[in-house]
Amino acid sequence: MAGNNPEHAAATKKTSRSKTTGRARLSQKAIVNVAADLFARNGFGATSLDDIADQLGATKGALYYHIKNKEDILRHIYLMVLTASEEPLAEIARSQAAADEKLSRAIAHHVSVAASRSPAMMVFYREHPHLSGPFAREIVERKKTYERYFEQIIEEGQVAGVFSRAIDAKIAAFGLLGMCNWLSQWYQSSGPYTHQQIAAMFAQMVEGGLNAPAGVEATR
Amino acid sequence: MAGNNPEHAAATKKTSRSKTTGRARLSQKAIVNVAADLFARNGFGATSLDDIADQLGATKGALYYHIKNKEDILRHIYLMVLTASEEPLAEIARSQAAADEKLSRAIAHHVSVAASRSPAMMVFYREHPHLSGPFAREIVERKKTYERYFEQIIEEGQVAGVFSRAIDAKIAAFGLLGMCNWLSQWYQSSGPYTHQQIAAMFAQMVEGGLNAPAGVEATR
DNA sequence: ACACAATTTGAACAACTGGTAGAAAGATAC
DNA sequence: GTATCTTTCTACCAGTTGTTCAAATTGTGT
Repeated sequence: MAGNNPEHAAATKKTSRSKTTGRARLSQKAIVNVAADLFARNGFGATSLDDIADQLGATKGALYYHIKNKEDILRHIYLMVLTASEEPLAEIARSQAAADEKLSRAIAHHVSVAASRSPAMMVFYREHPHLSGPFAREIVERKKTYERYFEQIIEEGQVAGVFSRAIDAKIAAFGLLGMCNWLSQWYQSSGPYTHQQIAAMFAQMVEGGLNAPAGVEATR
Repeated sequence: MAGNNPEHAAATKKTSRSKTTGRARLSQKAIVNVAADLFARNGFGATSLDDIADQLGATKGALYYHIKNKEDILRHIYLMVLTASEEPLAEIARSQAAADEKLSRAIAHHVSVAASRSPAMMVFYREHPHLSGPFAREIVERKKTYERYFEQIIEEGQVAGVFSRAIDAKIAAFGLLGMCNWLSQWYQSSGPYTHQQIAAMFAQMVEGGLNAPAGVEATR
């Protein structure tokens, strides 16, 4: 950022190197984790390599021994999210459980990833325009595949008569995914509910709905 | 961005001024709209004033006749979203309808804003770290107030016995809002459903749930 | 002690950033 | 045509950006 603006405060920058002692202990993983945090907080474009290096108590130049360039860091964040997400969901989809059971498990899985990898998740759904080349296309494809699993589980339930046909499966899947992905905007592990509890509520909400069971009246 | 990177392509920059003829016809509104688009696509930090000016077929200097500075543009985007959102929702909450009816209407309203102001909406939920000073705090407060309306409608329904008490109202509200806000990530007005239809599906999904009505079996 | 590889530094770089000043152009009314 | 006001352009500033690289430092095995 720049110029001679007196009230710059804005994006929490310039926190002065906080790592306490001596030399930095750099590693690709450490860089990617710190970067995910900063990218989530300030955005990819507004985060400089100096910011990342500072946060690690190192210098900009040192980063280049571990990573190819800035975009390379982003790529690693995307891979991190995908490797944590893909296989478990594929296995749930492959399993023999009933559709509603599958959906509950898929929600629990997705919520758990969103909760535990919250900054990386935020970056994942935000910064794809900063990926280029074939990798960008690959990510789009894998994301679509991932989302299609949810759609398929719902369709499966509709065919089996477990789920109503009144709602388009694709729209339902997008709605559900939005519900879960939004977690990274507000979830804090210090909050009143664990991510398992939240997942259970989401599942109940999407499957059973908010409406009170028929025939039951208010108690006052 | 910078250096001497041969494969820069990334974030769709450098589109060379596209506006065809003669002088630009600038206005605050035009600037804000174009900026919302670019901020949504590439992020606030990665969008330069030159980018905005180019897209308008004007030069950076001209922008400063209409706006105070870059952050000022962001502020206008936030105000745009809030003025379109707040009052209609407040009126729905104030109305005498039953809670489930209120909720449906609130969803329809929110979805409609998310669909029609999609880029601004994306910016709204993404770039708050780039707001500074008292305005930043004001926005946080107004956003919270807005979200609390949803929570209150759900609580109201729980008290009236229309909604089940099994799900925490705050979690339900966050889930619902995530569902709607996520629209800006995938909705295209050219798609198979209007935003009204999507809102109706979302309402049915959240209130009635996906589960098929009891006693009804699959038709095959 | 020595050699050799793995890391980190710190400076240099060219391009780009947000922001400013003043000249120039366009429009409008007389 | 002149005078006035609005709008846009050009040129520039000082600071920041991502990236490279030779030199210095550290770590490890012998």
